Amino acid sequence: MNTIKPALPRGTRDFPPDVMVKRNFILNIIRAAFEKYGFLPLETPAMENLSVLSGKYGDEGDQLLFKILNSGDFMAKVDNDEKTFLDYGKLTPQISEKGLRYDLTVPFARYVAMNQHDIVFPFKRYQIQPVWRADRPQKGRYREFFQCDADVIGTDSLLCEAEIAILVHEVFHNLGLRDYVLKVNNRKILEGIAESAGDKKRAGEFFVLLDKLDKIGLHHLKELLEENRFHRDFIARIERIITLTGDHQHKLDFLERNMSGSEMAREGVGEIRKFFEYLESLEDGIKQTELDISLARGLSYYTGMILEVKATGVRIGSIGGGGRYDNLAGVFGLPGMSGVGFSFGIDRIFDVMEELNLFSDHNLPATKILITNFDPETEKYAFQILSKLRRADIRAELFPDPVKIKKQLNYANKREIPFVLMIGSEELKKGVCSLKDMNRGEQEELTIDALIEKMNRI
RNA sequence: GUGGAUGUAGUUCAGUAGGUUAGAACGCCUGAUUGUGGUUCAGGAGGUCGUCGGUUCGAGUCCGAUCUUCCACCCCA
Repeated sequence: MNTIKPALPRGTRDFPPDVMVKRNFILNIIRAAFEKYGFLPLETPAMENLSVLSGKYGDEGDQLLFKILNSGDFMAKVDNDEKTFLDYGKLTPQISEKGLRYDLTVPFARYVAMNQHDIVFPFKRYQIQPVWRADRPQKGRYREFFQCDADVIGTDSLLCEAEIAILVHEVFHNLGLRDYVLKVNNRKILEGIAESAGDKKRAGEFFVLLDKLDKIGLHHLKELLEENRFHRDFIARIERIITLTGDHQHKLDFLERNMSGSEMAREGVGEIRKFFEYLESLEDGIKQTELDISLARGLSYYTGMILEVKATGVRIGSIGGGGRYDNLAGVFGLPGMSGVGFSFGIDRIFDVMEELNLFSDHNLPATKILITNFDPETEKYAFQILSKLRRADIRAELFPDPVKIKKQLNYANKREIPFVLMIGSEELKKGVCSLKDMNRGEQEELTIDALIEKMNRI
């Protein structure tokens, strides 16, 4: 038989024990925060019908969907004509009807639409599951990664946005990750700007370009806008707005004075005002939260407030983001259901924390005591002691094979097990056990009860 | 999807202008120590040089394709 070279599909990873300990640390903090804020757990299948996924993420998104080949004789029903075989677009729907989920929000919308009569609204759910994108991997960019989503659907109250902002701060505080900024903006302002410039239809295109400001700088952004045939007046207007400095009050005042012509923009300004009012009503509420009028976010379904967390001082994309979408479940036959949500990117949070060395003391779950295995005669006695230790809630294990003691002690060393219990024929005869302290190198003879008492004391 | 870089023992890396049996460190295994580890000493195992093909008397080294990882673009968590 040929051996197969073990390998992973591109962009996917194993998570070894030491990594899992750290990932679980992050996950537990996020999950605890979600539950504290009243979100309920939900899971959906890894795969969805392509009809659910397609067309929700733009043309780019459709390309990045992993499609699942129909099972069985997938060629049986394919049109028997050459055009079908040569055209990817024609062939694909005939051989694939399912795909791996691309995010958690669309499956959530599907779930809400399907179960609308049983759900109590407003519905707050959290969901922590992997998603898949057929992207080209880089650092901080994987083809399989986890999203940790929390969404509220069935209310348009800005309290939800404010709560999300507070939740975000709580999570990063608990993680010990301080170098970040929560940027917020409102799509209505951006649309108002586009509208007032007479380019309302091109708003989406404008968002995508504007989102690059961070990366390419103002100068290149202006060039790009020009190349894309946006009016010179429009560009000048944009420049004035996105180069505004000062706090959110200052920026909002400016917008209000200059955007009064646009009902849309005024609404957006009002929403941001209210959002900040909520935060300001709390002590320390607006720390690390800033209004960034150039924040656009790519996803096409956002309609109101948008939020994004950027790690500062580490070269990596955003580590979380979200926003309000007015009509997400509409395509599934449930119109007028407004929702707002946020997603933590745990894989990137992990990378950032690793890079900033914030995982100093996260040890593997440690066994406290290892019982050596001398020979088949003492094995049963050892097995009974093992059971007693565990009944006393002491983390213990018995070495499964009667190999050399040197080897067993070595195992304890490598696993960083602090105590080893020697149980050989002498101990068996006396009905005791010898406890070795691996750090001090000392050894003492104890009764089982004395051992349990000692272990519980340590 | 487009362009660029990369790939040698388990790991990190050497490998000189194509030229015998591809090296080091760490790790691993065995022994010194047949019921006592972490140190030390002695010995040992482990490589189809990412994969496939080509040039050559001869390829780890040159060429092509392909895959992985990384970087830029696109997009995004």
